[in-house]
Amino acid sequence: MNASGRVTAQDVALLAGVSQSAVSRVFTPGASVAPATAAKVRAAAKRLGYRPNSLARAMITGKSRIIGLVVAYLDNQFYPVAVEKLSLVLQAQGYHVLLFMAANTAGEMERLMEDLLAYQVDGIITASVAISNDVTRQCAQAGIPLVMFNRGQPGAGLSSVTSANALGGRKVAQFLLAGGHQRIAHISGWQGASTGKDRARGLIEGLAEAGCEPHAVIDGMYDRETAAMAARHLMDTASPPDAIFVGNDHMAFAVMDSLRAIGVRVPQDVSVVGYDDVPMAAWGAYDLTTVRQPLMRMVEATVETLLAQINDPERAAQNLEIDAPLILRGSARRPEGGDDAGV
Amino acid sequence: MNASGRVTAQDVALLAGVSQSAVSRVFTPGASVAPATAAKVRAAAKRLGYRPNSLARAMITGKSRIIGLVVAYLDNQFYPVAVEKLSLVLQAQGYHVLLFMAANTAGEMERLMEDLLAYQVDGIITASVAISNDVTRQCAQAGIPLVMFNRGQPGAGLSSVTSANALGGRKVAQFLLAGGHQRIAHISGWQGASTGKDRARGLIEGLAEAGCEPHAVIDGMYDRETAAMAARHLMDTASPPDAIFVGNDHMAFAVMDSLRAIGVRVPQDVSVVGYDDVPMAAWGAYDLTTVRQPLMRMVEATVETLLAQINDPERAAQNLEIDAPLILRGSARRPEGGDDAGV
DNA sequence: CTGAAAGCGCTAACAC
DNA sequence: GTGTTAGCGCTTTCAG
Repeated sequence: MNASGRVTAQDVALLAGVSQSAVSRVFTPGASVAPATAAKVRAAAKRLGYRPNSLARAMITGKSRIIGLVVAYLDNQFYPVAVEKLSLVLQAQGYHVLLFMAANTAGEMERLMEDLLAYQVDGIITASVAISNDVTRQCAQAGIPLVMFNRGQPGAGLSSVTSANALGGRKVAQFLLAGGHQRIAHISGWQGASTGKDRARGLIEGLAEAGCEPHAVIDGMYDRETAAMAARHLMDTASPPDAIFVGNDHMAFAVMDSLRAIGVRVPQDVSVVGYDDVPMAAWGAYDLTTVRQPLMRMVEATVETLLAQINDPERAAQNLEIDAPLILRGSARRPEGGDDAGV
Repeated sequence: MNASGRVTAQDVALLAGVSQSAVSRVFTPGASVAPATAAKVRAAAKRLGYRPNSLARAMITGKSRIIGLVVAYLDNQFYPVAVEKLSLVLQAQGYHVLLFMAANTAGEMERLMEDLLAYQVDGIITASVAISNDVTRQCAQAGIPLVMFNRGQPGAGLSSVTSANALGGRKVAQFLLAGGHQRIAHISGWQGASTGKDRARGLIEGLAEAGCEPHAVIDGMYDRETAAMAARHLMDTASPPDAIFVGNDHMAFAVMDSLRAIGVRVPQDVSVVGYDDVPMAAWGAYDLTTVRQPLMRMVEATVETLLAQINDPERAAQNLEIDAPLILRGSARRPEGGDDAGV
């Protein structure tokens, strides 16, 4: 045992009466050791409380088994749950998660890349974070695979996993139209993000197919306060909307709160539809009709894509879109005689 | 540059025409280098895109600057926000967070300790996780400081940071009594956790001081469904409570949902008080009167305690309790003519 | 102030 | 199978 109280393979080797490499082999999955040797070593290791030093191993192998997970904000419930699932799936695969909280700006991301690279992460997952071209270049140069979760970046040459956002928006359009809504407004997700843009585009295209146009489109910036203000603003006109599609659940809750605060009934006066289907959407207070992002499938696809790229650096980037069903609840009037199940 | 495309200090040294140790010194905060040398080295480093390898540095120094953060579940909003703040504060101090999601069981924690130790973390923060004696022994043996966030463990000899839970419960008792409530029930936090026990004890003691007893106490297990069932159960008797103190906000939301679902009005028929003051408590749909855990102060205290222990291994464990004010909102009837502000 | 040399704890050839 | 040997990329004495 060295000065710091840490037990080394050497200590175990001494006690077990074998070489230090023998000890290493016992703790290296695919190595060949005589059962008897392994037993001796394990016994000695147990007695000493030995544990291989992952950092030392990482230096040699060039694989740290650490994944950098970069997240912007955790107040939208979708992300904590995503972080939880991503961690769990990664842990199950023997990886570990180095967590980075980032402001959603290119400069901040830049700064984080320094640390990410310094810790020799095997791969990076970004959740709802903007990636500058500089960053992608740095990653490519360092040969570190990166997958964007819930954010696309057309033309960046980076892998991404999202739900089928445009299609989701289209489903909402069709559903609201079928429900007899005439004035469908959209408080959109941030138009600087692919998710916000795609959902808005889907809605608009869906309406257009029926010869309609959105009653109004306001950028809610994925921010509660902005969305609430937008809702008040929409209702404060001569012809208020009879339905509002909100760019994500997080904002939809704020919209419902602010509608109720001014005496507007949901869904009798205005139907509200969200996007994400976070757990809270099912709670009694909101009972929100929303487009479900299939979290586990997205998480699994993200991890799969990342690990595939780690194991085969030549692998091309891929952009996956996962189908997102509409979940019918009580916040939006449904088509008469319509199906009760999700679309 | 070695085969893997990684740039080493050696490469920089060559290009700068200095020794490798000179390069090291340039990137080691407290080392003495001639300005001219430093300039040459930095230029070369920049040109090559060099970044010191934290893992190699960690091996030498015995300090990884990694903190293991162990969290149980992220569905109670209190924890994601805590994780966010903890990460931010730790990042600001030059530390990095290795995130572990754990089932809240001793066995699981055991398994995680393996990984924690293997990665040579400098310290550990657990958020609402039960720690077995085995684990504390392992930590002590490995000399790794550990601070429990939002969980106490009397007699474990471990540091912890919590809010003043018992006092919080007492405040609720006094507030509800002052509001004229006669039958005060408690759907408690999990009685296997210090937080749940202390808040319940505080309430009961607070009532006792006024010569009262709780109308009923049911363990809500920090679980939405359990809490909702408890609420329905409480109301389904000849003399239902006129106030319910719920062990945390997460359960309180479920309680309010289930009360409303059976036509019970909050606060006209029953007052509801929570604990935590998660962001959602302020949202219109719940407008929950609750005891605020001062998150930032708890986070800062946690990080401070941990870093103090890292820097001075001899330092004794400390158990901090941070005062938690009662925040008055609309879910509970207030004392007549009472103060509008928090207590 | 700077370079040479000795490792941190481990894995990966390489002989035996 | 197993021990020996050579490093992974870096920090840190130790001379100069």
